[in-house]
Amino acid sequence: MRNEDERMKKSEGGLTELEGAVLSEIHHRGNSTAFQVRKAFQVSPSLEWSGSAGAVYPAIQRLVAAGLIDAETQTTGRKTSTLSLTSVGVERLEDWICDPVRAASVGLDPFRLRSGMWAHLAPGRRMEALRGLETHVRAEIETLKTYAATLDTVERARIELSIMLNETRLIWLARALPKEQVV
Amino acid sequence: MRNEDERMKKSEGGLTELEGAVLSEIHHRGNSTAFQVRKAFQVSPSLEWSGSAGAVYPAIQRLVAAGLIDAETQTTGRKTSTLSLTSVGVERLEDWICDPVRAASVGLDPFRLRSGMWAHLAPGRRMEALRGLETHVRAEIETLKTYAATLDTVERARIELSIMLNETRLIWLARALPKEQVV
DNA sequence: CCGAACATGTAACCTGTTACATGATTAC
DNA sequence: GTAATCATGTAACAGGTTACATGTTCGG
Repeated sequence: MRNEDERMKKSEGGLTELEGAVLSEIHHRGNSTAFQVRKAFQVSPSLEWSGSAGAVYPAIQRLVAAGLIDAETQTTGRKTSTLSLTSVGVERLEDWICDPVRAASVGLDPFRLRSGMWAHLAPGRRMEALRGLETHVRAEIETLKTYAATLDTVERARIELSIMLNETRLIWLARALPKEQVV
Repeated sequence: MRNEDERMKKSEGGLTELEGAVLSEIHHRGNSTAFQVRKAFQVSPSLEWSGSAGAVYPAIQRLVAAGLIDAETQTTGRKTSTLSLTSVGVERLEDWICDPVRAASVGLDPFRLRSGMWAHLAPGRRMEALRGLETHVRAEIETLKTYAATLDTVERARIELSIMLNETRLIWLARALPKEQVV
């Protein structure tokens, strides 16, 4: 019974977050080479991966080996492979996208992790920290807004949610800051 | 020059998110043994780590070796070490807490990552997915609210922000769902 | 021709997860 | 006495980061 469960899990071949993101970059955003996928990760302020070669290339190799990506090696010009999803790849991507348990989980948020700790700082340092945060969060929102201007829908949705997250943080900070602070 | 930078970075000894969380569990939440710290991670719905032994014990060993944690081995009864932060440990923890760049970064959010992808699904599946998400997010909010009742301030702040995050998600979902959906 | 950007990949390292191993204590 | 919980730890594995290695193409 237990073995069966584990085999199920294995054969299910659950995609990692990075693998799902890679498939989406190829399928939804028209990044048809490994290099382009990598650049997309490096450029995006809302994706959390650095787009390291040591992560992206092996991930694509895994997905090709699993039959989710079709790599057509270019014979003319630069040595590149044009990537596209196989039908199985599209299925797996959609399953990954639609998994509500994964999608609705809270994720990893450095702000949230620290949120309860600021109260334990000495008043002076706490003020300093919260003010610095407010500045940073506001700056982040501005950066995201200017960046959002010329984007496709996939990345725009992410930026939009990043902005909303930061606005939520501002609301929380406004509550955390005592009245004197609000000049 | 380059070497100097790297030495600086090394000697600075930047804490990982897990290490910072471990220090906080000991210093702010009174978890004085490795086992208690581990349990705290396992129980919390807002901390993203599983509290695996293979992560927590080595992390504590590293922090002891770095002189940030003082481990006093119990001689009577069970073989446990009572953990506490050294003065250096407190300093490092506070530096980690107050780093605005780290604290204000967006983090890793499975919902945000997928947000732009749902629009690429066939209408039927999209509806299904968004409705499923709404259900899951609402359920998550309820779970968090009941959990929040009897907690110390550190964990309560995190739960509060988790709830706010999920409410933001609901607002985003309401926008994404077409009118017909809103019965 | 030379530097920047294109393009791919590997090796060493770090850290988290899973699964296992070990043993003490407590409640029934 | 035996099952559950307390309590600590390690080994194998997986996946991401950094740094390095290699070669191409294009603009000035």
